[in-house]
Amino acid sequence: MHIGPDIVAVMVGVAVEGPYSYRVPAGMAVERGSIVAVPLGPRLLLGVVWGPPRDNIAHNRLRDIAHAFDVPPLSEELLKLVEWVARYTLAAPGQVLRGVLRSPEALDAPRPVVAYRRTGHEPEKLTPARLRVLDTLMDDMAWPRPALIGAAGVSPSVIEGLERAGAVERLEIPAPPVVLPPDPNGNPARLNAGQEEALARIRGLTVDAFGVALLDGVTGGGKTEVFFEAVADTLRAGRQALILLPEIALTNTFIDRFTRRFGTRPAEWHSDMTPAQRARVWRGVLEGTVRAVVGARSALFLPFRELGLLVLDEEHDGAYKQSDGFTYHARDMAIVRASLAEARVVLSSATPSVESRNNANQGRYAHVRLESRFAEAAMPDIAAIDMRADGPAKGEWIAPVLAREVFAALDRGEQALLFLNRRGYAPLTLCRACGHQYQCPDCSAWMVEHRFRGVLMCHHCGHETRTPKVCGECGEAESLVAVGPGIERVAEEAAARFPEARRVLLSTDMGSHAQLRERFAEIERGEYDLIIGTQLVSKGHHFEKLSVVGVLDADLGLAHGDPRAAEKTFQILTQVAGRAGRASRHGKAFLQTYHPDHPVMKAMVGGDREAFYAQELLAREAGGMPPFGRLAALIVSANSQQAAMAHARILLSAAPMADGVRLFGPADAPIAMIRGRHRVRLLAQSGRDFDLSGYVRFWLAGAEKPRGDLKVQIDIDPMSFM
DNA sequence: AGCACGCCGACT
DNA sequence: GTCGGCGTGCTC
Repeated sequence: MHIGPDIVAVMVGVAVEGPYSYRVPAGMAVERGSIVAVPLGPRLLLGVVWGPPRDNIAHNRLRDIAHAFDVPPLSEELLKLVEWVARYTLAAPGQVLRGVLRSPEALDAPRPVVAYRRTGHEPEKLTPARLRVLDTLMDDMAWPRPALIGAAGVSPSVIEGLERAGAVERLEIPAPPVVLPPDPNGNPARLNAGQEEALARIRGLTVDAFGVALLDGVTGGGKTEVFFEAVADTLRAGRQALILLPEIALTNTFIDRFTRRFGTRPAEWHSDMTPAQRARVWRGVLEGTVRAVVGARSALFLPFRELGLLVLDEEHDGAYKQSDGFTYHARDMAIVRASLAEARVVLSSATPSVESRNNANQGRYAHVRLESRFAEAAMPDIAAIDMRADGPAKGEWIAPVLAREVFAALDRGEQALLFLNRRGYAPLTLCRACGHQYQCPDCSAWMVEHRFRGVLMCHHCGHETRTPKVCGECGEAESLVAVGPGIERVAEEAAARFPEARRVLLSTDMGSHAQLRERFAEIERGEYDLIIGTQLVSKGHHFEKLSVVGVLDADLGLAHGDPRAAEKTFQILTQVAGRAGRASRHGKAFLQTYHPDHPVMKAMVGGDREAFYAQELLAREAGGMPPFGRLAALIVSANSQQAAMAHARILLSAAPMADGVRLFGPADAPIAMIRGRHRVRLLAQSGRDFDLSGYVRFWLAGAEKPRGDLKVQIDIDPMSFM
């Protein structure tokens, strides 16, 4: 297909406002969606043909498309997604397109595989190594070089010797697909009645039409088996499936489960992959040889052409909202993509986001509850420990009640978990002599002591100094004290209290992904009795022998004036407590709190999540907060607080009047300085049915542009107020 | 995103 | 007097 006459609009992968026009040279055929290389200034860049030219650029300025790649065009649905996301998040479309064209290597012709085959000639010299090679090749098949080396147990030079002797011949065979097609009929799990019913409801969404199901059920209730069957349906219908996970790097177990169900590994997409691996997956997705992908957030922008199902596992997880050059929420954009692709979405969670619960309540999503027969076993008994009355002695962090329960679990030969969502040894270092508090020079944050590494560290910018011996302010020796607990300090206390227990400390500071994976494997094999960890331990792993969980500071997430504080706290407490709910053990979880009467704590202790959602929805509605209202944040930053504040005031005064929009600020952001940049925040709030993104777009278009070191970041639907 | 063009401080 | 600092603006 050829769009005539011979000028087309090409979206280039740079942050420009819109597509540029290019000439299509004679003999080149392109259509909307074609991936091309175009000259821009002195460089050659990747771009995508967007359609007929939009602007009227002088013909003598037009340049030729340099090259059209021999791959299928991007789907109409994906092009529309790029435009939609750019418009909504106020990013340049070219910048969003960069998220699609993430694997330039994928566009090169795939490299053929070098293989060897027997010729039938006997070599003059027949060494044992040569014999092993020829034995391996007895089947007269062409063996890929690495496979042959492995199977025969020889070095490459043996094969080269045989080639020179004419005993084997070298061939080039096309590269095999990056993964084998998953078999929808592989090994389906036997579903229980509740799972069958849940699956039936998901199947009730029309295939080939947009629809969203919220799969809402306790951890361990079997949600994965249910959405795997929805994936199987999609594959049978000849469409592609995408499963998004929040933190794929640490989830071997998920890949293993997929492999068992579908008889082959899924294609993966995440940041730990090499460019070559990415290229093969990206191209396979575009060409349709890859039918199912398990990936992180950015997999949302893979070039599927037949996408039929998107699954978001742990849909409530904050990792879905991040900045990959532009700031987007993968859950919300997944729903946009599905509606453009006429595909189905399954949102899966034990603790759904308040947004998704509301959409389910309103009937916009099918609310598929998975009430497991084992539901009671799946959540432990939860008790609050009132820190005001039953707290630990000064300088300790583990309350006596909790310590007794940990001892009891260890006595029974079971595992216990101590959870504190705070890295390092102590969040604050203070001089007793002069009162000096160690602060990051570039951020408005305390320096966190990491005692094992002997450093003070800023968690916002990574700034580090050796832990001082004398006060840097007054010079007093032996006067510095660690204030408050971090996970390392808890580990220290645990070592003193439970010296017999085999202990392991887990936080992102404790090693590489590979090392952490190894720790988790050791825990699952039962090599530790006492696990001490941060948020890391709350995600996706199940520890068979774990029966007691202690949350040392259940209030931690409630501290900030964040609109989602209660929701986030409820989610993490439920997840952590749920670690103790496995198998037939009498799991118990303890929440150390100064606010045992807080609605979140009451809902946890009462096991009444419905009460939590009901109360939280009421509170959000009363405050006009999402999902009943919309928010957009503008963070103005500069090297000086005055400059940031002055520009924020200019922006505020340029804000158009609009019914139903309320503006707040400017005010210093909760973290007023990061990396030496002062941050001032403006907040816009509107009703649910107002196009707040459009309002901000209009606002900024008419406002003074930031110059010099000023920068304005826009966050539509902010998830936190940092 | 790069890269070139432009106007103000320390040097052969 | 120049070399170069990076702030600003352009690329079909």
